[in-house]
Amino acid sequence: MLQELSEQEELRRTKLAELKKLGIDPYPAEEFKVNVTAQDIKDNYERDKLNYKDIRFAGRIMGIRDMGKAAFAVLQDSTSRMQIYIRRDDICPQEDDKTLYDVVWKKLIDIGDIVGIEGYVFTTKVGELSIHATSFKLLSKALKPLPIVKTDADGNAFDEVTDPEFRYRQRYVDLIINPKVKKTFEQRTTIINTIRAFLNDSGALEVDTPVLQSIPGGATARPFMTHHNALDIPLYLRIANELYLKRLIVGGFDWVYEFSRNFRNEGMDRTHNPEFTILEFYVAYKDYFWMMNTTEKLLEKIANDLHGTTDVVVGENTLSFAAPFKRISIFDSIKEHTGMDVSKMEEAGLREVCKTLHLEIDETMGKAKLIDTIFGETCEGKYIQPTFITDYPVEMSPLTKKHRTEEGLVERFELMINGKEIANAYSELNDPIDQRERFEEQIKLMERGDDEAMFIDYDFLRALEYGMPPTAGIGIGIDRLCMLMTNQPSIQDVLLFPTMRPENNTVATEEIN
RNA sequence: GAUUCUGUAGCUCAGCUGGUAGAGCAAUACACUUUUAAUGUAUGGGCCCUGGGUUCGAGUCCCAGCAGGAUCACCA
Repeated sequence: MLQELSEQEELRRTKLAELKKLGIDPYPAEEFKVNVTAQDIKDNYERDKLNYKDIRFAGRIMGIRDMGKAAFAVLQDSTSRMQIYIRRDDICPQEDDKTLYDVVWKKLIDIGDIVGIEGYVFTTKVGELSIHATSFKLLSKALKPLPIVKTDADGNAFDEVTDPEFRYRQRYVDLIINPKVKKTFEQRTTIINTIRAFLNDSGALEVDTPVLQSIPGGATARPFMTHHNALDIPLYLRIANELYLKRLIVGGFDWVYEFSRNFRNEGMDRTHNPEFTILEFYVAYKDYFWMMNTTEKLLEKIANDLHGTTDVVVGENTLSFAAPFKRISIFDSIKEHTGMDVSKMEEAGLREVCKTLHLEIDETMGKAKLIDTIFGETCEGKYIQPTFITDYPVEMSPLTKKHRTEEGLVERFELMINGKEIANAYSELNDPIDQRERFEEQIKLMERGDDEAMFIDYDFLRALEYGMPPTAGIGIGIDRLCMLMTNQPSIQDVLLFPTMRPENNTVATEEIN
């Protein structure tokens, strides 16, 4: 990567050389023992001042206010920011040599550098909690200038870096300069930890299943394809892990779960990234009613653990995650929003309805897809508060058990929140003969031109033939859940490194040649 | 994939109906030993995304490309 250096970058390299000339290692190897964090000081100093008389603190310099023979600087560690006060006569007690302050601190240290200090905590005249530094040590020299975002007393940010390309490509900088971004990702981890604790406390077993699959099953999507050289076979990155988790239920685990990184070779937008995370869990001897109850409890707990309340503000709306959530069947929902009862209709009737509603349809669409289109266009966006949509037509759910009383339906629900699908769950189909027929239906759909139909996994059928207990299963979109819980409008803001087209100047063509 | 908007200093942005670049922050120099968007004075810093075209002359107009955003389509 060959690139012209800017004026400021040239200058910092010069400073680096001068530091070395003074015998200062700009990248020292030895441990710098830290005994306090910024947040610790803020939380506990007033209560227990004696503990902050002899502290060692390290962080990145985010700002310097030079006052001549003394200076204030703002240091940022992993927890927060803390002002430090540094005086020439403390740093350089001997009368004849003020190099360390006048040259090293004032000339050779920049915003963005990482330093460690020793000192004591005090409060300034104007009341700001600070560390009075008695010594400092350079721990890492920054060669690129950091874009500085200044914030006033009211929290207004000035010159905030908002360019999405800059923020996503150089997330490390985004995290340094935008504290809110860091908070979002801490919240994401809190959400995942809450889910994991909830499941583990319930006796669930976390498992790992293959990411590389020879049959990309369990969902309908275009997979990423790769090739295994030693076996000389094509392999696919998984689009779902459902069929593997069900094999484990056959194997005798009663409750398994996995945070599954899935890969789908499809479009990207505000709610889609080529790789994304779905939590799936499967529980033996349960049905989809039990799963609705459990899902409500889980989401209520996530909101509470994260915000201390079940009310979560998302954009213009305040969502209530207090259980129970509203439940309505897909046919009742369509009736409610269009006034039409499509529950008894055949394909021709559904096509008429679509025409009346001015919905775009084509010849390859079967009964299920038509119903899905009607629901998607007229109902889905209306469900702002968490709502379970239940009892889907059998044709659009090839892995779901037939409804216990309703002909032509399956025991399935989707959880809609803020107009988007967040979770999808079934009473799992465990009848191996029925499952085989459903797969064969999918083949027919494929032949009709539906490029989204499922592949058949014969080993999965074999597993079912050994007997799978009645099971309830669910998939919850973790990225979308995080978007809701952290009030982020784009999936890229809840993924640390969202997929992007590579920058051409960072591709190592020199190495390839 | 389609439509549309954006791309100017390290960062945030100005730049009119075409006349060879501006501000704030950051940087450099000097002053200042409790400041806080520190302050004051001075200074430096630009393949104006890339390549074509129109024109005496293009940051500005036209075409193509690259990158990103938004909307739509597909999908979770």
